[in-house]
Amino acid sequence: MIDIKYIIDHTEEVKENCKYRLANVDIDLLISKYKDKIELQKELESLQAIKNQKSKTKPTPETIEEIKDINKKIEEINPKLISLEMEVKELLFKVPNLTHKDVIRSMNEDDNPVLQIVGEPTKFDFKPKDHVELAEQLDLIDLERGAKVAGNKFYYLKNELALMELALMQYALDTVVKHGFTSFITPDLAKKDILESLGFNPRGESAQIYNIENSDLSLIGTAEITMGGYHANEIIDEDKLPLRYVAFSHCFRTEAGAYSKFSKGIFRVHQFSKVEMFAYTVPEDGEKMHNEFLNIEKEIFKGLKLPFRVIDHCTADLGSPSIRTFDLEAWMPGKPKNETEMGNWAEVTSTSNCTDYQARGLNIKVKRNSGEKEYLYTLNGTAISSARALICIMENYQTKDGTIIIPEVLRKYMGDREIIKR
RNA sequence: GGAGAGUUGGCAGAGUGGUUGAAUGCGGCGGUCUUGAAAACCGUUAUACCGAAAGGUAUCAGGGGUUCGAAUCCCUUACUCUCCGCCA
Repeated sequence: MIDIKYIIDHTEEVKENCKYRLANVDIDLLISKYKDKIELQKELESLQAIKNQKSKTKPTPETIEEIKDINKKIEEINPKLISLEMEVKELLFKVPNLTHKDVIRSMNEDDNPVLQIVGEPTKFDFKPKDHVELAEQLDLIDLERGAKVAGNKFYYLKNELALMELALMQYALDTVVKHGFTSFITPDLAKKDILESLGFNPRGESAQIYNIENSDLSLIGTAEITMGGYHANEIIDEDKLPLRYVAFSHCFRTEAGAYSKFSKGIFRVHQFSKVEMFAYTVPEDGEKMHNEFLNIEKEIFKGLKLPFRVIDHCTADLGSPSIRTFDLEAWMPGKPKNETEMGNWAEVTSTSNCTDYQARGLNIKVKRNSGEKEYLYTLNGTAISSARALICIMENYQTKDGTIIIPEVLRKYMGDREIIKR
């Protein structure tokens, strides 16, 4: 969340920002509710002050009656205050983070600028297949039985593809750890209030999150949740920052909606594996870390020798906690570009600078060497995400005779296999 | 899953109904002493919110209750520990 005081002092700026980020929040209502809350709180506190004063020592029967009267008033005010607090919190959670100055202000999600293209779309001297067809011929994915056992959009990986998923995870983990990150395997579930503090709304209308019945737990959609929650309610010495973490987890997303030809096979699924980078920094180092994340993501995809481009989310396409988000979009020869043409760029990684938005919710501060405390910055970025990376490899590395070459960097994790064939 | 014990300030650890936001020790910070350091001694040392300030309110794991008054009594949830059971 952002600072309510900032909203009060910069109301117009915040409203403008909400508009470009397509966030539908009534800022005026938020401010007036907040002011009501403060007034009520003052009223309550002054009653409590009187009460505390009167009951400091053994009271006379008359004072006991007076205190009982005060208690009645307190009991009238209290529920009102609680409901106001909840309304304020609810509205505040809806206010997106501010926006980085270099981000394109646009209300159209398709206005994401392309910053860089690395490599070029793979060319074939035959008609390339999509990953669904390749998987079928090579017996690598079982979608039907995934659906039978767990439902639509679940899948079994088989044979070399099962090995390749783990190889990708290890490759990404190894690469990131070389940059001095601490490695983690995190819980795949997290408590509701952790999700909320990070800007995810587990029970909201557009929630992409599985909730566990009869508990306050949800399946995580990303290890960003567990790594952000890791230091919740902590104060971290300035000297210990930045903290660079890299975490393996499974990710679960409800992904409501039907398949289309644009999201075939395992492109959009309910469960996948991911290696995620997460950092805590002092505010002045946030942007530097964001670039570091982006560079590592590029390094990983360059290592896999996959063509990709870098895009910069415009305001309309920015997630609520982020001030700026870069995506890597890799080339997928089997992904339709439009009704007739094949081959398209598709999102494979995403890295965001969330400034103090998540830290405020999670109550994580940095203690400066001067003794001052302030909210620190959090950043996250995908190192590798299983399903999409697998699609990319299958489709880009396919050969004329229907086999798939295994990327060199993965071979050592796959028993030195070089090719997938039947 | 069963039985029991616990959760207090940065840490350790007192405190079982009334100036206790909380003794004491350690640690931290400032000072005295010293050429410097150590030791010793003196002082200081939680957080959030409201307020211009004085000050006020809340917080002794979370929530609820009893009471004029709760760190202290009751209920409940979470977590930790011990023993038993089960298990990869």
